[in-house]
Amino acid sequence: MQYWLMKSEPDCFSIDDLKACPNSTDMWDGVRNYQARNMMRDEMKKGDQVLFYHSNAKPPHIAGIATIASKQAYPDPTQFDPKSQYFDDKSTKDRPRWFLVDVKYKKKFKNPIPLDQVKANPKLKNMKLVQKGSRLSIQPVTSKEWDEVLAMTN
DNA sequence: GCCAACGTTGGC
DNA sequence: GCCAACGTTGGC
Repeated sequence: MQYWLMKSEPDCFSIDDLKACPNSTDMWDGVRNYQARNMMRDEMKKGDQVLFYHSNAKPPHIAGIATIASKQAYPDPTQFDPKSQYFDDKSTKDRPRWFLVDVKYKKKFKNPIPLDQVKANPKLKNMKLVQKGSRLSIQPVTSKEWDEVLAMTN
């Protein structure tokens, strides 16, 4: 099993929004970055654990935990929808360009971890999240980093 | 709202 | 294949 961090702007889609979805599960649509796509398509497995990160929040923070709920990645339907902001006219159903996974709510931290605290923790200095210029919306997390993050919620 | 850091596009 | 121009992310 692997660990991940996935970013979302809470004004757009928060961990509470995920919880409120049917079966607390939703498609992680709208990813339009190849590195992030590749991780979803090639590496994510059902049951993988996810840190749900709220970007563009005040302050930005790790909000809770979700899990990967689809067996594997599948084509993101929004790329075929001309009305969607995520529409991609270069993508075809035969050769879809963008993939997504289903994500299921697991828990919301009683004490969310602000980005400042992640930065201040020397054990987390190698996390992609705190590295300069790291904008990827999906990032791998090591098991040590995972354990350390969870320890900070106590 | 600013802007640094990246990613993507497209002319050549 | 280079790279300038442009677009996006996301903290501050």
